[in-house]
Amino acid sequence: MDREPSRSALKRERVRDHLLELVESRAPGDPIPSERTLCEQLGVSRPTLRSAVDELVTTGLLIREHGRGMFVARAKITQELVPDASAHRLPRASGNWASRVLEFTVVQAGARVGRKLHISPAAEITYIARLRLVDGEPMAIEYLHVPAALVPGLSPADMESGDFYDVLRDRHRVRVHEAVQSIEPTVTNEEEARLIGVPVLSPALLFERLTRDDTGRPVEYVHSVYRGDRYRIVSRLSLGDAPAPAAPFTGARHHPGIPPGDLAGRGDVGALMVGDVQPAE
Amino acid sequence: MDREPSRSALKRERVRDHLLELVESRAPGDPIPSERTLCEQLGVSRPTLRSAVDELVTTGLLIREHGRGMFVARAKITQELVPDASAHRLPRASGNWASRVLEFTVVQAGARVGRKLHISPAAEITYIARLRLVDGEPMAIEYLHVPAALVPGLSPADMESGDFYDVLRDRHRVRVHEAVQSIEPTVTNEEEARLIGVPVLSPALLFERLTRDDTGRPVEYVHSVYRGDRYRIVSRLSLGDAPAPAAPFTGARHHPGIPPGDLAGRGDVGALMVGDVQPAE
DNA sequence: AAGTGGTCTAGACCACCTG
DNA sequence: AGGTGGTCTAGACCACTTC
Repeated sequence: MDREPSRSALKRERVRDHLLELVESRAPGDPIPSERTLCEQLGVSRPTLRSAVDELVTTGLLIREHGRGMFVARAKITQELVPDASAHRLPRASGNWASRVLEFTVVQAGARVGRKLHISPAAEITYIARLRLVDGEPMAIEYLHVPAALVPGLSPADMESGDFYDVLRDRHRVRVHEAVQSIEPTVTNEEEARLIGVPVLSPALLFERLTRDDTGRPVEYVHSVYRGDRYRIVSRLSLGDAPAPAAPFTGARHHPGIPPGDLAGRGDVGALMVGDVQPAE
Repeated sequence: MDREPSRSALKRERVRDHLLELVESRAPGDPIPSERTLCEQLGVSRPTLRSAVDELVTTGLLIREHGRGMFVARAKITQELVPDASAHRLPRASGNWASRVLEFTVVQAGARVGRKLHISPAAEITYIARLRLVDGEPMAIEYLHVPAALVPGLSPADMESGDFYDVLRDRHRVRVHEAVQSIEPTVTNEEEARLIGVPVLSPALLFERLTRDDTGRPVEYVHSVYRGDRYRIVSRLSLGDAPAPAAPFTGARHHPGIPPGDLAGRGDVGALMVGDVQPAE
């Protein structure tokens, strides 16, 4: 892969390559030498060594534990990919989900959210921040914005048990109908990292979703951050040469922005599924 | 959002917040003071300041230009999200795609790829690395692995023009039928950053795809990295209360790992579309 | 107490860009 | 030439963990 092997003038790269060898020669969970030991062995200062370690921690290959040491990470994410995600195993169970409400307030929508929800910036919305947990472990943070007029009497407890859309339908006579959702890669900031328990600047998925009811009225604007080391999206695409007849957004099928040979946007999507990443061991 | 305002004992956080104010009080493209100036103003050392700047650069809010200075980035990605991705504008054009082949060799499959493609690790595969460009600008790197026996006479030129699946069908009588694709967040490593022209450790999307022909035989294993500052996935979900009848993977509809209230995996996907991110200006 | 990672400093040298 | 970002050093102090 590498060209110009002599290009590694940067000490940081040299140190990183040495660390990679250390990681590969050890089993997951094994400790590696301490920072100061490695500094001496490699003849670099501690900040330089730490900078190289930072990269491997962000990539998910190394784990730091304060006062204990550094260890080879259990799950390799970007490096080896997740093994054996064969089709028949896709719809697998993956733990029990729960929610913990972090914030629950009624505030003015403001410019950005007002525009999203097609309401006045001065209109009141119910703002809810909640932590999503799987088997007690934080998986994501979700920030919901719902026009307050739609959900009178909504309580934090409503957001911790059961399905929010069921609450909308049964208690508030709002029937969700469709949603447009975007997904982008991002990295965690300090707050997100603290809440979902990963290092700062870890890879994560940023979801943004606008949900409408059966009259086309926006009822929910959600913005959520999912940790990247435990979460991924799996989709199955049908590629028959005879194109399936029109479905919503079939225009995407010949989307000019879709590169030839790349399935994204080319085939019809049978299902979009989001689930746990099985550990790589 | 922040609790415990006095918790900011870390100089890095204080500096970052100051930088955020600088960014917000300026227009995209505007310069901000130099590193040394900011050090003096804030009373911190340069490594400390640079560490804070690193975070905003990775987040996509600041841009560094060697020898020139630091500037407010044009597109805010994770911070403000992308405005106005309203439904009717989704299937929009987004430039002309092209490919540049970086590597084209026949090698042994090896353990991992052999397992993916269900062939012997000693079997030969055609390995192709290519850069995908939009309007001449690098957008992604794609690593393809195809059993060499399937594509005799395939040339690099075949991979730079037209649709690979068309080549497979017309020249090699291989008809792709379905694919399973996974998407994960990641960050760029040195090589990826250099090739697609973004800083190291920038957010990116990692695609992995296994494509099968109409006999169920694996014909293509692809692993690609898309830059996160120009690429995102948009999907439209139908949420009718009367569930649509069985589609492939409808099992995902009641996937136990899907959090209540979260659309991911709950609704049926009308289309999965991947396209350019429109600039945020 | 001793070792670990977490943070920060003051200063140095280099490469790049603009006058 | 002078300013900019890019890299690196040697050392310090703190917080945490283990013995």
